[in-house]
Amino acid sequence: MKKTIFVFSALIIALLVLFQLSKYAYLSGDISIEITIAIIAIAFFFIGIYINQKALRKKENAIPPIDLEKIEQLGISQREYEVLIEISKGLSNKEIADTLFVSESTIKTHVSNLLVKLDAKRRTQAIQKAKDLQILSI
Amino acid sequence: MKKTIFVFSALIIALLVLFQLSKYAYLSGDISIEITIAIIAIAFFFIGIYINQKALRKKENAIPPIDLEKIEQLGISQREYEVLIEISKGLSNKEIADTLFVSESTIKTHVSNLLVKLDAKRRTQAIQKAKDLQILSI
DNA sequence: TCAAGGCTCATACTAAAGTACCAAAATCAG
DNA sequence: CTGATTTTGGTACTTTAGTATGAGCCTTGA
Repeated sequence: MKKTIFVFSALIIALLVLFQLSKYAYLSGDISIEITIAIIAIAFFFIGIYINQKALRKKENAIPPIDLEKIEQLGISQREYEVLIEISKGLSNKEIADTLFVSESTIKTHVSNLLVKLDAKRRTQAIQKAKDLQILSI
Repeated sequence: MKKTIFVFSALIIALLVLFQLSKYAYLSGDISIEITIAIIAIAFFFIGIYINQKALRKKENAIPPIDLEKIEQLGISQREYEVLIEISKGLSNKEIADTLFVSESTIKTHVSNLLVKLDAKRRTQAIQKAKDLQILSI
């Protein structure tokens, strides 16, 4: 919101400056009014593009909105979520156990709980559901 | 490319129209030059935003570029690719067999071949690799 | 302090997944 | 037509995955 105010202030100032410049240029007879107007038009055309570009860039950066609330709603714990991430990377239970420094039994327990909470029959289905629920970055 | 030419033609015409209008308005003394310039500036500001908006909309629509060439390069056959898609949906071999109307043995063969071609040890890893290779819509 | 939930681990199974090898149709390009 | 793939399917095994159950340890809120 602050930036919006700033941008509009800058625009107004630019406009005022242009007024003075154009008036001076026109009155002094250096350039014709057509050229003055053309320059202003082109300038503001590109200013519009620039502003829009910046605004859209923010939206694009907001691509991965992981739904933390949904994770809570499903009752998925911190550790279970870590396991879920490793599953989505394509790791086996043994490999996950090694990366998280626990036994394979532990991972099996977590996976089993995850499948119940995500209402999935297999880990592949869990991946799909998790992505649909936006608790995994696509 | 055609649209680009059209858009620029329209812009030039708009500019010319504005010239005449502004000249007339100014010379007839109806409105001051400041207001004329301000209107032009604002108009072109929004034109810039509009043009940019349209250009970016096209890019966004180009999100899912499945790399058909890569599928060929990897030697993945039509049927194998169908199986890959079903795998990514989270289906079991038996379920895939049912949806494709073949036996589970056939699916196992396809999966085994896929794992070799995708250089994966598990189906979950195959999903990941396939998405990285852009042969599956994220 | 005490119950509750989360994390850990184990055992014992059952069920899928995956490998290896083989082989018969079907399809397709030369 | 013929050789090369592709698709299909089977058998026999090994390896992961997943379930069920029980239990000890830790942290935390009431």
